[in-house]
Amino acid sequence: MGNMLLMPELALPPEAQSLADAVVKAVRHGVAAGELVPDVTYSVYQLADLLGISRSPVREGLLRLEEAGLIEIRRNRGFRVLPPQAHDIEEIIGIRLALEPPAARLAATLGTDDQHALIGATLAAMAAAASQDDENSFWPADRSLHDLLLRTSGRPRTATIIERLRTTTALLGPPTTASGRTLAQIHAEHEPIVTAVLARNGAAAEAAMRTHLEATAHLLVTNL
Amino acid sequence: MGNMLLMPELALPPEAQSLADAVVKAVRHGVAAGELVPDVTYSVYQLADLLGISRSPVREGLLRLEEAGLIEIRRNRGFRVLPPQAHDIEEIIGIRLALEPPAARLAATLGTDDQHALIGATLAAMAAAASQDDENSFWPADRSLHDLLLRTSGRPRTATIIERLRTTTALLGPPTTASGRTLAQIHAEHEPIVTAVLARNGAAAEAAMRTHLEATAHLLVTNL
DNA sequence: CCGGCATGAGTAACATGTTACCCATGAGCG
DNA sequence: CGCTCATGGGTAACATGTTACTCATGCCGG
Repeated sequence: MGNMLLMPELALPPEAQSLADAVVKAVRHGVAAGELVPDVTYSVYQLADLLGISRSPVREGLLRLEEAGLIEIRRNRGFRVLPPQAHDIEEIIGIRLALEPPAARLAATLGTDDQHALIGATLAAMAAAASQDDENSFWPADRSLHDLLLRTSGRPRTATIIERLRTTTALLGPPTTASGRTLAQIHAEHEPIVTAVLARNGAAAEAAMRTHLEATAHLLVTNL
Repeated sequence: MGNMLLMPELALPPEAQSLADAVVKAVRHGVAAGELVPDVTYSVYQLADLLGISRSPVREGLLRLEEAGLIEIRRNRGFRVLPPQAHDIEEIIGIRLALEPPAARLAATLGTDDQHALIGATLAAMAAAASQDDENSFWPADRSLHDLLLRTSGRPRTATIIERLRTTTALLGPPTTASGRTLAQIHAEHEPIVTAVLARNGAAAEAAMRTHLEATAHLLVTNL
């Protein structure tokens, strides 16, 4: 039980506002970096020791991760990482295709001018990050843009759902440039969406969002 | 802070398999029964005392409820109940309409015979409960049926999402018979869905599910 | 050689102790 | 009379102690 030989440098991201939050990020990073591998049983004790904090926030973070489907907690045994399967990716894309295009339509028709301005600004931020090939700025902006569109459509719960699903797909390793698109190309896919939204053209916004997601789906599936 | 005058009998449901789980159920029941009201700040200490357990499972349960959007936790202040708004109901129905009909189609086309048999059995359970006007059996069966259809479609994540959303709407008080439909009527709405699924007729299953959800939506909205 | 069973290590779940924080209150000053 | 700010109560968040469970291991009888 619990060989625990490796499991190198797991660090606490200092930007988290609670330790439980930090644990979530640390574990996600650890999985993405291959430091935490599937089929090995870890324990709350180990992780707490490793991170230099107590078991309470570790447990809280793990419970959240379990709900997100990233890990499985086995009573009195420990927890294991459950890597997302190809099948999961397809399901997630399916959900996003069902929810985001209609929301884009609503964002176009019933968003306020202020909200539209914010959406435009976020697209500009994506453009700036893309021009500098700065992934650290680009992906958060991408995420914000989708989130903003969802919230502008008056659907906060949908936004939360999508945000959570995105978290899962992000574990496969960010859909980096290696996936086949440059940052500039991805930015270009978003532009028609935003243009349609700002023009309050609901149908066009919905179609553009669908096109974008389908392109993403194609990449994720082939790139698995 | 925390007048705490009333707040009568909150009991721990014994059928929960962890105390944190029991807390979730107790709070939901308390809200539905009007024992926990919005705009009053409660604390983990109070609730733990009241339930006769320690603060740890209470905290865990509250964190889950916060994630579900039922309560708001204010750091170092306590938590308040956030009752679902009419607007939330509309959003939830919208999500279900986007996700469940396509899933019903898939359940029809690619479910195994075993899965279909289970679905049929669940519908029979609904029928039995309806004939005896037994809400305590009926609603769980209704829930199971929707869940089974989702899982049969090969979409466990979608099933989890819907299950969680249903939990939220259930807080308004179960859509009781008072909502305008008898249990028999609700059962009757499900029958064409199951019939289509068992016949492996995807299009019909999708349409039937859509019809059912639209009827539900109409009731929930007018009955608010 | 094999299958039931005691045993013990390791753990999640729960209980309790501690800390640092937020904010309402009200006294003191302008 | 209004404004600032010290103060203290109450809290979430975190740390640590305790309990009861799960399961692998190995002994023993068949």
